[in-house]
Amino acid sequence: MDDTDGLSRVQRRNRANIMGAALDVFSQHGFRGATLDQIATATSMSKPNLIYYFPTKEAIFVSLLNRHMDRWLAPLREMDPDGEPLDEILKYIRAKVRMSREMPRESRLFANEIVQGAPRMRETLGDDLRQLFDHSNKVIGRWMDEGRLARLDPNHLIFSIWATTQHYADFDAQIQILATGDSDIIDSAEEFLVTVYTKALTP
Amino acid sequence: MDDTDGLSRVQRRNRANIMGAALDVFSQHGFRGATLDQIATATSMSKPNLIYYFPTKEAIFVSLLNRHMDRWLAPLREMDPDGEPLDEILKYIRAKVRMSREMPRESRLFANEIVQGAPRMRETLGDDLRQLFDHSNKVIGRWMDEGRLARLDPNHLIFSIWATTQHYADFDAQIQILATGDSDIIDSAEEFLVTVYTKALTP
DNA sequence: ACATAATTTTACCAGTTGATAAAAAAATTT
DNA sequence: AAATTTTTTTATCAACTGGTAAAATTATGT
Repeated sequence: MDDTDGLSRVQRRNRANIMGAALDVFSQHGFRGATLDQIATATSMSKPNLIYYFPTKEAIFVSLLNRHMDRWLAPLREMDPDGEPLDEILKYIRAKVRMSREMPRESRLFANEIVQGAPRMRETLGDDLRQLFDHSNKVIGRWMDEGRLARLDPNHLIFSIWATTQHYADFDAQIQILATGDSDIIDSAEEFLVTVYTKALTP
Repeated sequence: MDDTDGLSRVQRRNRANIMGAALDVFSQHGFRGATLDQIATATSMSKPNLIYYFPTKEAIFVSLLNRHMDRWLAPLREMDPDGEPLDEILKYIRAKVRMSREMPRESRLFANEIVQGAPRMRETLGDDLRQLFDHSNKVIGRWMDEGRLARLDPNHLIFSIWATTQHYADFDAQIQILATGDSDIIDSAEEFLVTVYTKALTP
């Protein structure tokens, strides 16, 4: 063994390999639709070898969900209560839009799970996310109370930001069919959303 | 036999029964995650009896998708090029928000399919939806050209409306965990979205 | 070099799943 | 009511799937 987790270098490389392939497979087919055989093929490993590194198929899936939850929450965590309100929110929106470009598979993995009722991440949602959501709500509410942002329901504001930004990753199949002309859809989306939310939030 | 489709009354009742149960099952588990046994149990029918009314599991699923596509498109079809632009768009938004309340299972069925790359409805999307989308884009673009709406990218405007309205059905599991206080989340969502889009679109 | 531990492969299994065949039962027609 | 058609059930299957057992292989420490 070698360091931090009590995992050797090989172990960490193999686990990372598996999670990389599993991200591909799970994000494309969902938990039930994905098979260990697909992940095994994608990793050039045998199926039992997968199970040597993760106890079950579900363990791989949950590992991915948990890892993504941290990254997913990061931009909201970085929202500064002492910053300029509109800037902070626009910064958050830009970060989320870029997440759709840079980690679309993770976004779809997450979307797959939530659409089906989040049966494998109820706890995680209830804990980490819930807390940060409540806190962010209060920060935004305060900004509105101070007259530094137009008054809107902070809950729905956050929901709408999630919806509009993740849409470009989660519903990519639809967008690819419809918005054939746009060369960089994510860039124009960012511009669009910044404009809309600036108008909506300027007091 | 009895009428229009060359299907007897019993046939239509049974097919409707199956599709009702299948909507429940497919919207909850996705295509791959759903089983014929679940649908059979839900309909109090035997599995082979299902296959007597639909040739395959996929045929049931595709039937549901196609049926929903019509209902899904209806509100956009009703947008009147000769109406008052902002009213027409707000009317559309209200209709879509209500679809999230009134047919959340259909919305999730659809979401499940698109998130996984829409493998079973590429054609439908490319045909019906594409055409209506292009048309609506032009209508909205014209309104903006005439100075009756603020200038925004019509593509992204439509995407954002889809995203924000369907979010309440598709990500309901998340919303239920987070927005525990709100007694009628759909009502307040409608109010929020009308406010935001009014600000964004008023010239 | 040898012993030990870690990793990988091969062979396999039990449960599930979509679908079929054929017979039984119900409904409809004549 | 007999004949025919439609509907439903029973029995069954082959393919797939997540997971296990145990042997074979490779790496590591001494």
